[in-house]
Amino acid sequence: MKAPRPRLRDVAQAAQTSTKTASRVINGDERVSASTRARVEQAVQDLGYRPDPLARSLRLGQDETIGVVVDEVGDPFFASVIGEIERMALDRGISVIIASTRRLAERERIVLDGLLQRRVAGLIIASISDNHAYLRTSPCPLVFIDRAAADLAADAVVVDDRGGARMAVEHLMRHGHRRIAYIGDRLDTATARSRLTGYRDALDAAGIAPDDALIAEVEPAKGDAGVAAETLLRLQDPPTAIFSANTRCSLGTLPTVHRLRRTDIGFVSFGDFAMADTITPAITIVDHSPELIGRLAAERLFSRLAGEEPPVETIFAPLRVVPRGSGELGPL
Amino acid sequence: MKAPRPRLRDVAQAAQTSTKTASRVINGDERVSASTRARVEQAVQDLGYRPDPLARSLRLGQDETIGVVVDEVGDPFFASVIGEIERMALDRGISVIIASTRRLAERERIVLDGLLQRRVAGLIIASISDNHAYLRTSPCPLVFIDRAAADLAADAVVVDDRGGARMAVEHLMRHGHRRIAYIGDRLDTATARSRLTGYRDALDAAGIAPDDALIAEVEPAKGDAGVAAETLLRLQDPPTAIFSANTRCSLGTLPTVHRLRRTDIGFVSFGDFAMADTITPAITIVDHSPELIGRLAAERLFSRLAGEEPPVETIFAPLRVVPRGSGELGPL
DNA sequence: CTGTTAGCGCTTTCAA
DNA sequence: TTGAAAGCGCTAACAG
Repeated sequence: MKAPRPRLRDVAQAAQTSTKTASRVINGDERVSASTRARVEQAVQDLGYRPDPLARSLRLGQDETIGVVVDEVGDPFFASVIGEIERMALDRGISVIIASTRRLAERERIVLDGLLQRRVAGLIIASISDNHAYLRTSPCPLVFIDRAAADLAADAVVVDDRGGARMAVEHLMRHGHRRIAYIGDRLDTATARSRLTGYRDALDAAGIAPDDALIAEVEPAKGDAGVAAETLLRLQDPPTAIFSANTRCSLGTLPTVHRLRRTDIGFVSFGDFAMADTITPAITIVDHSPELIGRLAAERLFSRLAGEEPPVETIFAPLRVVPRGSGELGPL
Repeated sequence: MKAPRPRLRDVAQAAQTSTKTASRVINGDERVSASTRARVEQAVQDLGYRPDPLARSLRLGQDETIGVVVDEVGDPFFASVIGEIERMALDRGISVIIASTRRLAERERIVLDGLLQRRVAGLIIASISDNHAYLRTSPCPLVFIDRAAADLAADAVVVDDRGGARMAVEHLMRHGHRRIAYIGDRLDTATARSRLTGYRDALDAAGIAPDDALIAEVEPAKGDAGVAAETLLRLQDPPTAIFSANTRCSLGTLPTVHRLRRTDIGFVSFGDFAMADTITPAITIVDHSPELIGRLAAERLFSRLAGEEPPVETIFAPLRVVPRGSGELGPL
């Protein structure tokens, strides 16, 4: 009793025309007479015809799907980025396949390979790897986010990591801090390296000698950030302020800061997070706007998918310090 | 100069056999002679052949992809659920397409339709709609999460919303509260209704007459929760405690509670969130474990995809109160 | 403006 | 055990 889904052929038959003409109508080809068009449209209605995206993709050699590859879907920053991309994609009837690298270059490779194999129409990538040779001949447009690809001429939407970190640290210095700790990711990404460089820039400019004891490179996924914070705060000559180079580090560090009742310390986070404005003191951040990054990346990708060919570009999303309290505390 | 990707035919040719035999080898069919198999495998190696998933799906009438439909990807609860599902899927070489309903039944319909059209192998759905008639003849297995489908015999992974809400409110009562406010979603989902019912259950059992002035049904996406909290706290006869029926409501309510300096109030949140343990007082929650829900849902779906046919079941993920401070404050 | 034919890359009869 | 041919549903050529 169950009717099989109608095929284009059925529509054509019902409309007394050929499949190709029916196809034309469905794809909005102008060169069809009004009457034929009407008949086909009627048939589509009557039969409840819906084109099969799989067949279409196979024929076209390309899927109406984009891939988004990030560190981890559960990461609040990437969750927001993805949310925005998905929102924009859905409005265009494009599906989004997501995949996480878990910050493993090897896994990134596998995931991208699979996506390419599927012939996704485009890819938005927060790459953890520094070797993109296999993407050089990518059959689809690529937009990198958060981290530009150093070895590939591809669009990217990033922030000025170095400048932002410097802003953060200078903000703390402006409030009297001179002994400022750095907690950030291991230096296996350019992003992490740039932020550390920005930190050093700020110290340099102020004529402060950097102290390696104040620099913690951690694996935030493992909860190392909290441990690092405790170590820092228990130093003989502890910092009066902490600059946390990303959201995950902030999320790891703050529970420790609070547990040790050291909320008197200066604190600036590169990247916002839920409740940052509600905890006491509220956390001063360098605003990162994941939604904006998602939107810029998606716009760029869609414009390429639409056939536009703007020059390859690295777009810098704006960055600003949002003072909320923790960054304005003076030393002692 | 660019070599087109090798097709099955090329492999067959190189192995001096037919496409069908090559196909058999690739799909692990036993009925191939060892020597032929070896030749084919060699050819696959040499050519770097990778089967085209699109063509495969078209032929098989099914895609090695599952769809996950949630309210909003950026919602921390769903972000974690998705993260876990994606993790499990990737281990099996299955892709995950995600889509948000933004809590719009109409949009849910469109999104599911698109996914079905794509012939996804299975679907995990946090449904906002209460009409699933069009899914009754779904060609693929369905697992509902967070909210079971009342009008459909399908697997579901949920929590005991009613019991959990009751637990939360009773926890507050155990600490002396009798005037307890409820802030939750509009009652357009069974989940919201059950949680409100659980709230009423607890009051009933304690012989407390419910006061409608203490019940706020809000649209958390719109920031209504904060407004509702302010209204509640400014009542003539204000509540001494608030039960927030979900994470989004908590995230909306707490900034207001803090802004009004009413952190003396009792507070329990249905659902955990970042920093809940760090703000002062730390927030007592009913733990919800999104990862577990994601895992259970994915396991169930994959077992059906593997051809197992366990009886349709609604699985209840465990729930427990995690006391952290805010729920243990007494009145006044 | 329209239709026929071929074929995307794969798997599946069914016969050898 | 193997292979030829058909076809999943669609669209691009190209002729009419």
